[in-house]
Amino acid sequence: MKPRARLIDVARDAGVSPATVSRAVSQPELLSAQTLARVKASARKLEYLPDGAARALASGRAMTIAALVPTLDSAIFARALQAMQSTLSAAGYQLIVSAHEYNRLAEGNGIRMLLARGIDGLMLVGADRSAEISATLRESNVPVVLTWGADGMFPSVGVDNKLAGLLAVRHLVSMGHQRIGMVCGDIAFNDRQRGRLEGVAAAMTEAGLPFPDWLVSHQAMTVGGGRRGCAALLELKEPPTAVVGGIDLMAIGCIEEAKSRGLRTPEDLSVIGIDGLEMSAHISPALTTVRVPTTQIGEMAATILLAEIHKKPIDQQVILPINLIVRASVARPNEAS
Amino acid sequence: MKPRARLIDVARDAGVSPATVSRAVSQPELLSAQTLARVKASARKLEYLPDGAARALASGRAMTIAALVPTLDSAIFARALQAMQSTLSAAGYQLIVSAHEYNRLAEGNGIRMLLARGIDGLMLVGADRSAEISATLRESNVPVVLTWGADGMFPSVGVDNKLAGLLAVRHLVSMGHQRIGMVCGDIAFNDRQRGRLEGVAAAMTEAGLPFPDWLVSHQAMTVGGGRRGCAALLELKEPPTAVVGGIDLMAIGCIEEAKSRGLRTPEDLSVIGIDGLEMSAHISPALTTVRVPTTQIGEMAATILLAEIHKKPIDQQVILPINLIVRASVARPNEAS
DNA sequence: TTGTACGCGTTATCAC
DNA sequence: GTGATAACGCGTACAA
Repeated sequence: MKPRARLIDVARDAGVSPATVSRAVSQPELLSAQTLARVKASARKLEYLPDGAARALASGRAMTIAALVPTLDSAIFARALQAMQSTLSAAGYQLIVSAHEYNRLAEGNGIRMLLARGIDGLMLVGADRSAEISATLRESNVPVVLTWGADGMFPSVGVDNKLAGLLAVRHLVSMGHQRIGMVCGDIAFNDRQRGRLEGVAAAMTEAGLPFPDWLVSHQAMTVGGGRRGCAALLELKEPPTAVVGGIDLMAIGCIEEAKSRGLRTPEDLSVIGIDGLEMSAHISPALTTVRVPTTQIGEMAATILLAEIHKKPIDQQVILPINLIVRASVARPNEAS
Repeated sequence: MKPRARLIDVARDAGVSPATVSRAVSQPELLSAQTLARVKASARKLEYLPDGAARALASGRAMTIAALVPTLDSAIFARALQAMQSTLSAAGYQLIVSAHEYNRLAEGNGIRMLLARGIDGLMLVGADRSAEISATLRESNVPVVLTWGADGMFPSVGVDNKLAGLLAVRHLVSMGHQRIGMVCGDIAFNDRQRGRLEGVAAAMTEAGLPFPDWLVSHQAMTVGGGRRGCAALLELKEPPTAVVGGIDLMAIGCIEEAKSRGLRTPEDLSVIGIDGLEMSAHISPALTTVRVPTTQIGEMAATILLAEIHKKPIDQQVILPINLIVRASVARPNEAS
């Protein structure tokens, strides 16, 4: 219950001024080895810990960066956040996380809360938000980085989601598929899924193949959602011979659903995902997928934010490469369509 | 670039004192409807946002809670954190996350950093830390909650990990298995895995079955680790007929490894996990597992912390129930052992 | 190299 | 119900 030692207590104990103690913490190189040692000794003796709030108030830097993602309960965001956290931590920054559950309004509120709180940087997912929020963001002068998508305004690091869909379908087409379905997440407030869907549609057009609405099933972005979506597609009069999962998790769900219906993958139904989760390589059949460098996105997001904070030059729009990983879940269709 | 409006600016604009504006934000019920309206109007007009650092300094409350977990890149912790975040957010608190990568020293440093930063509460995983850190924690007077494990000192919410291992093996034994192996995570700084391993050993003893060291393979806590561990066990002269995964992810790896070796699960090798991931129900064969209420742990952790902060009475040691979920990955062994 | 003195934006304690 | 004012603990020009 004894009150924490403050900077001034250390100063008294060491027989120096408060300013000197402050320097010992923030700019030790400015002090003589002697005094530095004396101050450090006192600090240790008194178990001195600088007060974060006071530092933030006096310096204007909270040493805190926030990430506002759709949900933490996702292998993708969790991995990116892990990478961010680790990069930030090395630079002495803390990471505040918040989730909006794919709700646009909740994201807006979250942003306002974080801004009020006082943060030195903000990571957001996608670029799908109102002009009003974007304006608020810009006026706040808080460094921002967009991930997985871009809007041309804020610095960003992501991938070409449309290309991802394109690559997936091109692969299926090259294997001879003509009736291709997609199990996709909700696209209302998710420009990543929207982009991937667009890419799928574009690739179908490119191949001169039809791609009617009913070949797309929108579902929750989980294994369960994938199963339901796949079920819906398989119950069509003319079910697809191949299906694209909007994310690997949904693709895995498709494989499971097919299996539960006595269909083999890839013989009876080819499945391809987009993400490249670790586990996708280990399920059976191993999932063919378009790999998105999730960890790198997280690292880069942190790096960009740090650079913005330090007014260093940065690449405004980083587009990371994605690549098709051919494994075992796609084969030629076994019947003419 | 215009500087943010401060409390005093609003006060001037509304023709009231700073104190009144402060009240309008924190205790609106103390103001007359009139002035409250006037102040709110000015605040909106000037786009006033209270400064978090200043509030924290003046009030002593940072409205921030920290969670220090082994890694964010884990379905388990990610889910618990999501639940925490959501509960805290509803109470107006922000969540800072940090990871120590299963490194005891890193955890100690992390704790110190967070304490210095100024937090109103701290969530930790397990109870496996030095007396020194525990003392620091206690002296700091910051509310703490331990998750997944308990140490009798701090409030905690978790499960009986030993019981989890016990339940898993009892099930295997009841199905007739006698040579049972385990693929387990590193136990050096992980009392959850240690507890589960103990439970497994205890159940074997209870059944009068041998459980030599070489029936346990310690591996990374991933699908890949599960595969490697399973491979090691299967290459034994007398391989087990059933294997327990320290976490579901590793159990899934075991199934995959068996499959890749032409062994069927559960006919040739039974596999059981501990965790109860969503995806475990969807893989094939569906994984029999001991379910741990991850989301509930996160919610409870937040609730307990909030109660501690508000000096409300709490349950010191909450042990959540776990239960065996029988699915398709365990069967009777097909050969006498 | 070190000390002085003020400011950071709010909350909280008294008065009125 | 509202106002004045002293903290809160530290950073940082500026001076020495």
